[in-house]
Amino acid sequence: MGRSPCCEKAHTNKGAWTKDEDQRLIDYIRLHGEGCWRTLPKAAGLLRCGKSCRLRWINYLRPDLKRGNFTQDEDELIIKLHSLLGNKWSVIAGRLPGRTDNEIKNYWNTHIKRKLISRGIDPQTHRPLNEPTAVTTRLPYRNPNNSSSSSSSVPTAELPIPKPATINVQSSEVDEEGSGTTTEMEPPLPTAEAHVKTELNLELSIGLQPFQAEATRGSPGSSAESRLRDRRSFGSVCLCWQLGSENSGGGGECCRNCESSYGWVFGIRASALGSS
DNA sequence: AAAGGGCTCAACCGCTGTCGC
DNA sequence: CGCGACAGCGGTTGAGCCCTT
Repeated sequence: MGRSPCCEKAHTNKGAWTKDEDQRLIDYIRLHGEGCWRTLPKAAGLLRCGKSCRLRWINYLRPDLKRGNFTQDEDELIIKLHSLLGNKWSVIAGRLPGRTDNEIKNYWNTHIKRKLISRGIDPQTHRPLNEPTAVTTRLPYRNPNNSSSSSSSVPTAELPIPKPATINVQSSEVDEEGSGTTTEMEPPLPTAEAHVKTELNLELSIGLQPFQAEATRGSPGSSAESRLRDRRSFGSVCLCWQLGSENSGGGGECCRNCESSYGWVFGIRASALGSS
């Protein structure tokens, strides 16, 4: 099953990288930039598969990597993000500058899992270990275009309703990355730099909703990176965050995805717990 | 000092989604 | 529309390090 190997295995090195290989890769990327990983090994004079080069660069050689021990803040942030996103290591890594998905994944498996278990928390569900297994419940579908949810013809998802996750975010500071073209779609997840100011009760309301699957496809000038961003934000799952105070009924705005009419998205509602 | 068991983390593997032809 | 190429993701593996006996 699966795809054929991405490169000629017989003529590629495997295992640990040598200093010489590292230097060749660094030199090449400094000169030509990232991308085109398939042809890179040959062009850089490396007997490695492109995937291996990409991984080595992303996880180890990139100049902006932080490395070193995780701080207590990073620990807590990873736990919170995992409770919201699950094993979406690349998304979690995107919120921790200088950390890679692989690093976070390893750290989760070796440290945080144990830490949570010692606290009596199930690392997968983020619920108390002695709590009975999650009950499967039908979630109501909230159609923004149709206030009568019961009359919706859209099927509801059968998903376990997670206990509302509590997350600390700084409401006044927005992630710099969110200022680009994806501002509207990127959920305002907390960053490592964000200071704790507001305790939010994230009420996850997950419902199947339509979305425009072809929204960004083939848009002129879309780079591979922007396509990836598009995929994350416009893809099969839309994390539509509605942040507001409990007093105001958490009445935020729906994102464009939730208002469009093809495909399915998930919406996440969040309300503040009366910050002071 | 040596053995061996546990732990860590870099690297690999299999798979998916998207794009271009 | 189908297919192959490609980038990227998450799960798994295993070499090497560390700690305990």
